[in-house]
Amino acid sequence: MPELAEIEHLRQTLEPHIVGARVAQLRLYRPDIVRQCTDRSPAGRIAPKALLSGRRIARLARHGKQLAILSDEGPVVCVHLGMSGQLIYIPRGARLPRTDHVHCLWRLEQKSSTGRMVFRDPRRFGGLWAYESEEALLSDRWSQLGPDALSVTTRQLRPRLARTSRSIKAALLDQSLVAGLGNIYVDEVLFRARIDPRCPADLAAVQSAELARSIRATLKAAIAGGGSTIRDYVDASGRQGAFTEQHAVYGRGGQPCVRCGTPLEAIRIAQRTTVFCRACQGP
DNA sequence: CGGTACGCCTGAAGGC
DNA sequence: TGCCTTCAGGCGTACC
Repeated sequence: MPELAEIEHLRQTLEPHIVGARVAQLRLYRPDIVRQCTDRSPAGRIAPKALLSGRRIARLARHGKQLAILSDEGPVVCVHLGMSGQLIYIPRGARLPRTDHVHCLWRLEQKSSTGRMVFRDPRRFGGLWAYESEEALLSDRWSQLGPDALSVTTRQLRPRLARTSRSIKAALLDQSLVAGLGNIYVDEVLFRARIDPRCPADLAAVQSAELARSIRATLKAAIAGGGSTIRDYVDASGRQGAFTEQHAVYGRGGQPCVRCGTPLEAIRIAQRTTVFCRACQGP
């Protein structure tokens, strides 16, 4: 369940290891983990086998929950971790803790060292996408995403929420409205903003301002805490996130509210377990 | 066309 | 102990 906070923390921990490295060898153990691009025209696509083979890695970019590995020469690999995906850097001589469900491996050469980067994903809800350029990615997959949640403003958020008849919980999970929130952080954000997850997404001005602030603040704190590990998430070095312990509501159904002590309610909204405080997040 | 339901997939956890 | 069922959920797709 890596969401924006986990991907951003991954980006920050992975970048120093791989930027400047050349992809000396690529092993694609499971070719079907390379997914079809939405744009079916051949122009923006490259062969799956060319996943940065021979390229020098220039930088890492992120939008919402998606990560992009960009090369100096232009080609780009977009990575989505889905539910259980991991992108791990293994320095020379080090061992990968688990080698099952490794779908892709990049052998990386630096001036002074070599290493490997692997994509593991037991559940295979994640995937890789190959593009010939950053522009091709931006006009294809990333064009379908709303503004990035880490910097989303009230001005961006309110009109988008006003266009739907769904609950606020369901709307915030929709990546085309705002990109980066999943089930964990939607619940955390709504608790912080004192908004009932069942209420219509068409919020009043004051509430949408508080919501935008809560989204940015919650994600910033989670990134600083190294993200949340529920089961599978680890950063580039294989370390688990420490923010899980700071969750106010997610995974705490039946337990007392940290603010008022009322037992937290666990219900289902839009097919997702939703935990909230009936007292604090009242109408 | 907006909204909802379901399937994909594995592993952990709980019941008997 | 071991087998079976249930649950977790991001997202694409089928369908109303």
